[in-house]
Order: sequence, then C-alpha cells, then structure tokens
Amino acid sequence: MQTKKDYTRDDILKAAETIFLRDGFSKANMRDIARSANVGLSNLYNYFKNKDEMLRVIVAPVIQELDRVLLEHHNPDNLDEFELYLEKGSELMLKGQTGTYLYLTRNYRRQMELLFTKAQGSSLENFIDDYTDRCTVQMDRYMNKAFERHPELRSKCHPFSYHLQMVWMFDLFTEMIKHRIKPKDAERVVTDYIKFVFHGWRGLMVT
Amino acid sequence: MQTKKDYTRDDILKAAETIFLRDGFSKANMRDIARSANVGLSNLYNYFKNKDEMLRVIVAPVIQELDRVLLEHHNPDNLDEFELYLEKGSELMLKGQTGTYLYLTRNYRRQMELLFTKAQGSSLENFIDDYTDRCTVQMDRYMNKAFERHPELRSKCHPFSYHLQMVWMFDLFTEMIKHRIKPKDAERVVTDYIKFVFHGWRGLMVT
Amino acid sequence: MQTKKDYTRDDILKAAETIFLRDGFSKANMRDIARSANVGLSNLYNYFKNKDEMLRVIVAPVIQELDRVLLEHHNPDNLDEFELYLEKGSELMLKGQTGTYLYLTRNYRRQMELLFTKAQGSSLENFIDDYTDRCTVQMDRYMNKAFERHPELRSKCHPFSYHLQMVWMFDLFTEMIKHRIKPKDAERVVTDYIKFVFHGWRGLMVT
Amino acid sequence: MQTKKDYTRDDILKAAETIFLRDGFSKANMRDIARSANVGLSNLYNYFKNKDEMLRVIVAPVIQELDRVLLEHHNPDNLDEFELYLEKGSELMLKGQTGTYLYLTRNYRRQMELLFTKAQGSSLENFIDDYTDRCTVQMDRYMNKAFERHPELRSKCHPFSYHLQMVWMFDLFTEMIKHRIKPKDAERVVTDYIKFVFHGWRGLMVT
DNA sequence: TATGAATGAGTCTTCATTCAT
DNA sequence: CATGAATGAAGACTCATTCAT
Repeated sequence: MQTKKDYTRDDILKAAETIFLRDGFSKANMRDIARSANVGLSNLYNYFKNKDEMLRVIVAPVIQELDRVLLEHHNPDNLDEFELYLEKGSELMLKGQTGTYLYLTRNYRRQMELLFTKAQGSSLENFIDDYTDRCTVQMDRYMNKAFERHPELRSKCHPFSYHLQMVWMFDLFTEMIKHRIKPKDAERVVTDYIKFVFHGWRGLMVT
Repeated sequence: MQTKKDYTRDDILKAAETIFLRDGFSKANMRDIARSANVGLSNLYNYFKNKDEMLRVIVAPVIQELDRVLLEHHNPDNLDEFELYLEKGSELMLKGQTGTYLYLTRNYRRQMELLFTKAQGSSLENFIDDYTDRCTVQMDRYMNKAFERHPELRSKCHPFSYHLQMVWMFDLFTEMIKHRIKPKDAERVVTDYIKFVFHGWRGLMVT
Repeated sequence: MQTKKDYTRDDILKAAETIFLRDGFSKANMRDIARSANVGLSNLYNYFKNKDEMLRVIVAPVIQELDRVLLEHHNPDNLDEFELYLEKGSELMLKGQTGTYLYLTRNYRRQMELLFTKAQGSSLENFIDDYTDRCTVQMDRYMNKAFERHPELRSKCHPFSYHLQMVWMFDLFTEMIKHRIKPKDAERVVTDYIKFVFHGWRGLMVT
Repeated sequence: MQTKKDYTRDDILKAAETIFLRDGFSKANMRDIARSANVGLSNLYNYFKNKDEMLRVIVAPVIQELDRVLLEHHNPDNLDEFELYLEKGSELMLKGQTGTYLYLTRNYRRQMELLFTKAQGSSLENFIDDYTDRCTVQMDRYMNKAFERHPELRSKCHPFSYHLQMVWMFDLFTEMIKHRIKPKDAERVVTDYIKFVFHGWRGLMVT
C-alpha cells in the first residue's frame, strides 16, 4: 500500500517537476504530467488536491532551506558576523558564505529554477517578492543593531537598499541556475559576488 | 473621425495596460479589456491584430528607450567614461547616470512593470533575458578594452559577472517600480545603487 | 453620378471576382474585397445588399448564357438535330456544337470557375445541381419525342442517364477551366468529347 | 469502459456524419455535433483532435476502398482486361465492373457524399481533384501500353480526356448518391454507364 | 456617395477538475 | 489505489453587417 503509493507519488512529482520546468506552471498541463508519470490523469488527484499543490510540494524543501539559510544569515542576534564582515576583511567570511550559497544551487537547482522563474500563475508566483520583503525586515533590524554599535558608520541606508540586496542574491541563484554555471565557474562567480557586495556595502557605509 | 479613432485606440491601450498590470498578460482576458475601455470586444481587433500586439505596442516606447540608454551606456568606443569611473572618483559620473535612471522609472513606470514582471505568456516574456544577454556581450567588449588600457587591474571577471550586473540594474528598476518608491526616495536609492556598484567593481578589479 | 457609380461598381465586382476565385466564396472576406477595390468597406453595401448578391451579380451573365445555350441545345421542338446526330454521322453536328462550347469557356472562364467550383456557402452552391436537374427534364422530353419517331431504337434510358449527361458536360467546362486547357488543345478536347458522347449514346440506344 | 468509450466514439462519428452532411463541413459546428451525439462539447476533443480529424476518420474507409479499387482498375500490368474490353465485347467485363461500382455506392453512400460534395473547408476539399489527377497518370500509362500492342488504333487521346474519364466516374458515384438511386435502378444505371463509356472509347479509338 | 468606426453573434479549442466504476 | 470518461467554463479571434457622419 504505502510503498506503492509513495512510489507513484514520486513518479508524479518527478514528472510534474519536469513538465513545469519545460512549460512553466501556467502552461503546463495535467495530461502531460500524467502521461509523463505513466499514471492515469485522474489519479493525480488522489495524491494532490490540484495543480497548485503539486508545485508547492515540489518546491517545499527548497523553501524550507531558504527559510533556514537566509533568515539565519542576517540574524540580528549574530552581529559577530558583521564585525568580521566589516573589519577583518572579507576573506574569511567569504569562504563560509560561498559554501552556503553553492550548496543551495547545487542541491536544489531544478526546484529553485521552478520557484524563481516558472511559478507564474501559481499561488507561489509572488514568493520571491514576499520572501525578500520578509528578509528586508530582518535585515533592517540587523543593520539597526549594527549602527547602534558602530556610530562611526555613515547614516543608515534606505530600507529599500536592503531589499535590493536580497533580490540581488536571489538573482545570483536564479541566473547561475538559468545559465547552468558549472561548479568550477560557480565558485569563482560566488567569490566575485561576495567580494563585490562586500566592497559595495563598505563603500556605501564607510564613505 | 481620425481624432475619434485615436481616442478609442488610446482608451483601449490604457485599459489593456491596466488589465495587464492587474492580471498579468496571460491571465488577462480580452473581454475585460474591452469592457474596461467601453468598447465592443471585436472592436479591439480593429486596432490590434491580437493580444500580443497590444502588449508590444504598450511597451514599445520603453523598449526603445532601453535600447538607446543601455546600449549607449557601456559603449566600448567611449572609454573615457571608464577613466572617470575608475580614477576621478564616482561623484561626477554618479550625477549623470542618476538622471538617466530616474528618468526612465519616472516616465515609464507602468510600462516597465508590465515588461519586467507581467509579460509571461507573451512574445516578450524573455525580453529581459535576451536584453541582458545582449548587454553582457557589449559590456564584455567594453571591459576588454578597459583592461587593455589598464593592465594594472586585476584579471578579467567572469563574463557572467557582467551579466549579473545588467540583471541587477533591471532589478533596480523593477523593484523601485514594484515598491512604488517616491521620487524623493528614488534619488537616494539610485545614488546608493551607483555608489554601491562603483565600490563593488573597484573592489573587484583593483584588489 | 451615374458614371462614377458604375465605375466604382465595376471595381468592386472585379475585386470580388478575384477574391472569390482565390479564396472561395465562404472564405472570402469583405475586407479583402474592399481593400482590393480601393473602396471603403461599408461602401460595398451601397452597391450590393450583401456578399451573396455580389456573387450573384458576378455570375449572372454566365447563368443567362447557360440558360440560353443549354436549354436550346436539346430543344424538343428541334428534333432535326437529333436526326443528324443519329444518322448522318456526327461530323457535321460536331463542328457546330464545338463552337458553342468553346465560346462559353473562352468568354466566361472566370465566372464559370466561380460558379462551378467556388460557390459553396452561397445561395448558388446548388446551382449546377438545380440546373442539371432542369436540363434533365428537358432532355427527357426531347428523348421521348425522339423515341416516338424512331421506335426501332432500344427502349428509353433511365432519366438519370440524361441527368448524368448534363453533369458531364458541366464537368467538361469545369475541368477545362480548372486545368487551363489552352485554346488549341481545347478544340481537340471538345472534339473528342463530342465524338465520345456521340458513340456512347449511339451504342446505348442502337444496341 | 472500453466498450462504453467505443460506443460514444461511434455516437460522435454518426452525429458528425449527419451534421456534416446536413450543413457541409465548414458550416457545420461542433456544438451541434456534440448535442446531436448527446455528449458534452469538450468531450469531442477527447476522441478527435479537431473538426478536420473527425471528417478524415469518417471518410477514411471510403478513401481506402477507392485507393484499392480505382488504382487496380486500370493497372498497366493488367492489359488483358483491355483486350476483353476492346475485342470480345463489353458484356463480360461489364458484369465485373458493375459489381465493383455498385458495391462502393451501396456501402459508402453517406461517406462518399461527404467526401465528394461536403468537404469544402477541410483538408480533404481537394481530394477528388488530387485523386483524379493521380488516376489520370496511371491511366495514361495504361493506355500507352495498350497503344503499343494495338497500333491499329487511332492515335492517343489528349491526356485530359483520360482525366475527364476519371472525373466522370466520380460523378457517376456522386450523382447516384445525391439522387438516392435505388439499388434496383442503380444496376441499370451503372450498366448504361459502362456501355456508354465502352462505346464512347471505342468510337474514339477505332474510328 | 463614401467612410471609418463599431458591433454581436458565432467558432474552434483548451483544460483543470470530477464522476462512476 | 486506479482509471477512462465526461464536463463546464472560459478564452482568443473572425466576420458580415450596420451606424453616424
């Protein structure tokens, strides 16, 4: 029972992922998914309430990861990271963050592409927007704390700048995925990214 | 007669713009557009060949502007800009570019939102991708020339970094538009953006 | 007034003829006709009640000719023709009829093609059927008279055979037109046709 | 399940056939077909890709038969038939061919009417033209061979005459069908047809 | 007479979802 | 659990014809 069910369920999810990636959520079509999963059309509905739920299930893990990674990234309770970031030079921190980023794109390539570029028409079509908004709030709090500790820094940025920062990070993912950057190049790209952002921020805040 | 026709045509375009913005291109439906324009459904087709053409007409001016502005922005024949950029400090150049950017978002807010975030399902759904790709090529050539003149700079970035740069600029537009940044704030935001990017690049290339 | 009107009217008719021939009546489209006639769309309706009437006007002359030629062809009051046909050999009669047939195809090529092969969807779509039916009636009467005079002939054919005969003659026209048989070949073809039909009938009736 | 499906499929085909016959392919509309088949409109598309395919499926058998019958009819490899035709009198051959023709019109009345007179607007609208053209080619080869064997015959006819011959045969079918000739009369009509054609050809070639 | 503008009814087709078994 | 069958609502587009001027 349960074994067979899980098996089919996985088939469906794999198929849906493929079709969604190929056609985009809104143009993707349940018949194609069923056919590609070797499953009767109506059987899809024994496993998922509807098309939208299928997408949500597929990208659930990456959403969870993103929640974990990103929210912890600029945790206001962890300002030490910021100290490093600001004063010790970026080398050390870069190494650490690079790993995190690469890990995500390496393990969730398809799901991320789905979520970031193929979800229009679904209930997740605004995921990035909503998510970056939430991140922005968090980052704002983080920066406020930082400014309290370091009054010598230039006055606060517009909160929108933080927001933009988050969006850009998502772009990094999205574009790496879309352009199928190879692992070897990826490292270089992410390193550049972090360096760039590091200097960007410092220039913005110190000057 | 002619005047009246132009009137209606404008009504239709306004209505379409509104509906497209509200529902996105693919979910928008011609009946709503007609109703919103106080026009018979079939009359739409006396002015536009089809739904897709309506969108193209609406965003045509912004595409034209983008062609002009962006392609001239990193013109490889105009390396003097780069000299300024690199050595004289960014202040001067910032002023100039700020104006250009603000001008675009101020005058084409709706069209840009349409083109950047609501065009999925239309023939323009890949506009940004295609456009940034073209820009990347141009920017790559630009940078190559720059490196020839300034061998003291760090070795070239991965072309993808240039690409990312273009995407980010589009994000700047897109996010400013989506978040309805007010003109007053906009100036600040764009200034920050340019400063950020300036320092980012310098950090990347000089270090 | 009248002159200008007739001028335009002719333009429209020429245009319509061309478009009907190209696309067939039902797929032909009033806009194309208007454009091709250099006339405003709605002006068409000042000259013709509707699309159907346009076709009827175009083919009116050929219909008239057909009425004249064909109905007189097997006129029951003119059995002498039949005598010739049956006994004196076909040579003489062939000459005469050949001329009639050739004359029609030569002068009404386009209208005949229209009427015979492109009228589906119009009120004339059954013209050939109706016409041949009428001809059949006439021919039946003609043959009855003939049999009265010549009891030595085999018993009457099925009326349907007469009908078929008419249809075939129309086919001769239609196919010559469709295949654009050149005048030179046309003569030969028509001669063959008549010879064929002559022997066919004689074989049928004498044996 | 399977049985039920075939049931519905047949219902649809019957309905479509009826509607097509009544209105002609291009004026026939899918709603009427669905209603007449007691089926939801969209369900039609579970069985047939589109309107055109429905027609093709309906007339497929008759097309197949025609391919078989007609192409084998004047097979250039089978000149013996011609010998009979020419010399032994037509009686024998007539019997054989009569059967073939009658068989077709008896079993495919509706489909033939559809294909020959109601297919305008579909992908089969030129079927007869194309088909008779192909037949003409075949017949031309057949006659060439015949003339080689029988140099005493009059010189070859214009190929168009062969073409006409094929068209006429189709007319025979078409008209018998349209006029709903009853089986009893049909035999007589076909016999007459063959006799007529026989004498026609002989007259043409021997004289 | 002439026309640009407008319309409304109609057409094919699509697709997510539900039903009956 | 599985499926083939069925559906209903919706959507883009067409076109002959009429209206207002």
